[in-house]
Amino acid sequence: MVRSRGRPSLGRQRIEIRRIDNSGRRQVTFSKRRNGLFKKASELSTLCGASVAVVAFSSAGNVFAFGQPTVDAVVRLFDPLHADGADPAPAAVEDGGGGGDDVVVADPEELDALRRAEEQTKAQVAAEQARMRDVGDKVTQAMAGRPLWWEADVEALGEAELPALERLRDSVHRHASTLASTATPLPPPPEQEEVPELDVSDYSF
Amino acid sequence: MVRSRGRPSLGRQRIEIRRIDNSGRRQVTFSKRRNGLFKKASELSTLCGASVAVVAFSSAGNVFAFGQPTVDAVVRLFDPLHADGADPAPAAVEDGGGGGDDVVVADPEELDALRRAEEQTKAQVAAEQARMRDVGDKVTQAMAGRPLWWEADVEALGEAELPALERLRDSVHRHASTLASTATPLPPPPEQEEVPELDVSDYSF
DNA sequence: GGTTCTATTTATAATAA
DNA sequence: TTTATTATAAATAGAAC
Repeated sequence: MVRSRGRPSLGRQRIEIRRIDNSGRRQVTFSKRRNGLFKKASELSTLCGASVAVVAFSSAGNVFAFGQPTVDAVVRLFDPLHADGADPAPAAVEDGGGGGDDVVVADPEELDALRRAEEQTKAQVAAEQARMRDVGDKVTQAMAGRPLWWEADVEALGEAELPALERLRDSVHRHASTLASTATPLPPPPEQEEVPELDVSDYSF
Repeated sequence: MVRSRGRPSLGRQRIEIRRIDNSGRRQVTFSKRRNGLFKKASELSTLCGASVAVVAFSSAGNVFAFGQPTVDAVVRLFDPLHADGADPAPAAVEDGGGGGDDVVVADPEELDALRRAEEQTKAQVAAEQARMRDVGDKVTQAMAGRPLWWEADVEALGEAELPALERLRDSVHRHASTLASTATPLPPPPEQEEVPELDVSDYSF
């Protein structure tokens, strides 16, 4: 009748890295790979103590993002010029080609590699500019905000709090994982439930 | 007398997703996983016709990035408010000036998607800001009736707090580990000289 | 938009250059 | 800091909800 015997699935099949024509399949793939990408970004951040930001627009126009510590923070460090009132000093990068001739590269995989290589180069340049400018100063100003409880100085705590810390750690770990895998499609209009008379005015985000 | 017989390698080993202490290993891992992350981003972009941007700062202060069509274009769509007044062609394919050698050849369909997404994004950004203000409320509620900050109801927090939660998680994890192994005097000073650079993790919302 | 279930394809941890 | 090897741990294409 059905497949009481045969393999329940052919398993993962190899695919070519080129636009998926089938709309449905493309959507499913985007969903799966987007999660995978965010997970990888999160792991890179945790494992190597790196700051990472990822922003992805689906062809349908939805936006998803991941940031450690936040997309904004990383992006501003990457390109402080876009931060308010900075002078727009164009990068003095040399254009390797004749500036107009289209490139006809062989295989797409190589093209991707080129794209990645190029971005890395541009990143280095941006970093250089950022360094030449006093980024540290801007960061200092940017973080002039109020300290939040979760930013507490954990290092200052002692052994007595260890049990609680471990519980919190596990709790946070589980929750963070959940949130991470759930991705962050920019929220549809958040339905604001009324909050008691709590003075939130002290939290300026 | 070496290992003419034994397996030449134990093969990939499973690891915990937490900061890698060994400086050398951490660096190697960063290098490998960064490439993996960019490759994944590139594939997602190609396979699903999505616009993706990834920016990563190593703990050593180096910057790396990948963008399709460019980090700039994606970032601006994500947060148009940071882009100063004018709105140059969203996914401009070329920057003959000193912008660098762009090999990007965006297809019209994608450009169209980007334009459509922009409008949608503008509206979402407003919602996003509102949500950020809401973070303060959530935290306050999560702490309701809790004498100690670390007893806060983590489960009640949402995606907006994810970045901070992850930082806290890592911080707690490291500290808890330290306390747990403080049975012995003091381990020899770790040979890892951290970056004297600015600490991005101190960023606040 | 998401999720679950296999069978495979990939990504990589360890190591050594 | 990037790359090559090798043996495994992970990610994920397909199909069906």
